[in-house]
Amino acid sequence: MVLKDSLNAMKDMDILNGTCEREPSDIGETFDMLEEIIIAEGRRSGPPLPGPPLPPADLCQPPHSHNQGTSRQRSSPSSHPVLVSRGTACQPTCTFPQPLQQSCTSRGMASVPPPEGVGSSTSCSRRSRGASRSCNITTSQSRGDTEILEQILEKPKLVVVEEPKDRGMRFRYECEGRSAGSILGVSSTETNKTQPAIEIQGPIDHIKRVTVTVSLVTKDLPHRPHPHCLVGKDCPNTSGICVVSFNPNNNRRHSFANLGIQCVRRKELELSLQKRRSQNIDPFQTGHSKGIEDMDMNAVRLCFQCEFEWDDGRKDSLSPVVSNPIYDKKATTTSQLKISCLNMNRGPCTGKTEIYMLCDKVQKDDIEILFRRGSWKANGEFAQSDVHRQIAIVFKTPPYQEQDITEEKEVSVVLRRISDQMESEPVNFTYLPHNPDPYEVKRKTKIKSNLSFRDKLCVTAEGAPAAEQPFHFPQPQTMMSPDESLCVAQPGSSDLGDMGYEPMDSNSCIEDTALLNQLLEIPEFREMLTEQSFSYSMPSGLEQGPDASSMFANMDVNFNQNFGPYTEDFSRLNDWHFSMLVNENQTPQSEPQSSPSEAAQVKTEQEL
DNA sequence: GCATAGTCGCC
DNA sequence: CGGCGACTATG
Repeated sequence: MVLKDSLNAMKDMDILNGTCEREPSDIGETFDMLEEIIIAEGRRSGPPLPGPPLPPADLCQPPHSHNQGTSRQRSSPSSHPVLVSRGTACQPTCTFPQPLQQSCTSRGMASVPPPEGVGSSTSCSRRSRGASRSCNITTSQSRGDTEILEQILEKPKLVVVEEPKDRGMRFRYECEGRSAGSILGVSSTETNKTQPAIEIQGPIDHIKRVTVTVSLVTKDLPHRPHPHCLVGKDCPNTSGICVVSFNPNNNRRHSFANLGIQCVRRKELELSLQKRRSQNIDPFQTGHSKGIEDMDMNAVRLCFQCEFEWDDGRKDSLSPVVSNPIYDKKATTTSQLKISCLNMNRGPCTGKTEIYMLCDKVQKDDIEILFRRGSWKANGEFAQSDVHRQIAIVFKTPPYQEQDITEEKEVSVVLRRISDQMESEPVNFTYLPHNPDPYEVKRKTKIKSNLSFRDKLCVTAEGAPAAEQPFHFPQPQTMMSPDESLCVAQPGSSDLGDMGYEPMDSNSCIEDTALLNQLLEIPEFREMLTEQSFSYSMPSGLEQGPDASSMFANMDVNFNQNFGPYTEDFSRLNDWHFSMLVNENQTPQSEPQSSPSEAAQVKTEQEL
């Protein structure tokens, strides 16, 4: 049944008629299945051919499956894997059945009769390969699935039992004058470190010794030799490859304890490839392929070539096996995404709440912010210009799926890289039920009627609570009341708490701040702030400067005219603005923020 | 001006 | 060491 399914799948994917040029990850599983079928077929073939010490596996070697979940849409078209150029010319290196025969030995396999049409086939065009496979599969089915499966199980096989950890390690340059560290295993933890490991599975009774050569190959197909080098234990000086030898009867498994990746500079790329060629390392016989320029320097795979020696001295080898990709931690294109914090984690279900997110380096053209709860999801809204120096994003919350919620709804927010769909760890965001008077228009009208503008400012400047009130950036278009916008962050709610605004401790304070925020929505006022390098603590600025109140008095602006939603373009904010924002959030409330020297410390984005 | 590549040096 | 941030160079 499985075979039939996979056959159908292959038909669907045009593998069988030789027109498949898809991303390999999409078809990896099918290829795996194919591989096994072909191996099974190969085992039926006649006497084994003597293989070279590290036999060139053929170009037609089915790619190993790397179940990465999703394809990487961003990989450049030129790097898209195409196993063999379709059509006319037969590539001399491609000899489909041969390696399979090489992998076979007289031992335990000779009894298997040669398969129809396999042993004699030396054709290597994409098409004939497909045809050949198609034929084999058909006959395989007639023989019965179980028989084949049994034979698959009998065959010695190199399996990656512990994949390398794909992220978290920097590739080191030689100039960094250090060991390149050790690649860990995927299941490695702080307390229990593991290493990448392989295992020789299947019948090994008569195997005296296996020699495994590890080299780096490109992530994408065809897996070409990669210019980066393996360094560490078992990696002979400057060879860039790792060679280990062991008797599988003692231990089928071998862990690679000290394998580091040393990257070469672009200048030395060609040189390094030459070196690899001179070492006869080209596991997939890709030859001197073109397109080295766009080779992905931030991702590699380990490639294991296994040669074994039988009791009688005969040597044999297996097709190369590759690991999952390993990504350079330093490359933003592939690094782990991380949200450091949001400046607020609550907002109205109507959305449009402007939020500042600090995050690890992202690429502005390849990142999205995803809000999710259950089956609902929506994107945070921002433009590329809202991504600040790769480490901060100003965005607006999407409206929640329901607008008539009566209680708070917690959703998760993640950063997602568009190209590979990689996601960060989630942080929480809480949607609040709709507020019938979001702008508190009624309340503000009341305030205005009760107090003159000037009077109110004086109150503010003199009010003790206000002196501790941090500078508050305007939240234009927010649907929250000022109270909410200032008090959203709840202490202890995930890791956002420490970035949020502290709760107010008095109502008068809130009203003062509301006024300030309204002031800050006046462009002229904001300009003044920038030009005069105001202390980030607004009210303290008022206290310090005798000019401050007169400044407000001289502002010839109509409060009501200027009050209202407008679109804030984050790119207009300069670095100083941003630092101000960030440092405000990092400053504990308990510390008085009235000292000018403290204000002066908060200057540059370096502190981000 | 911005992002990436390559280096340097602190903790 | 080794992990990391930050600096300088380059494109």
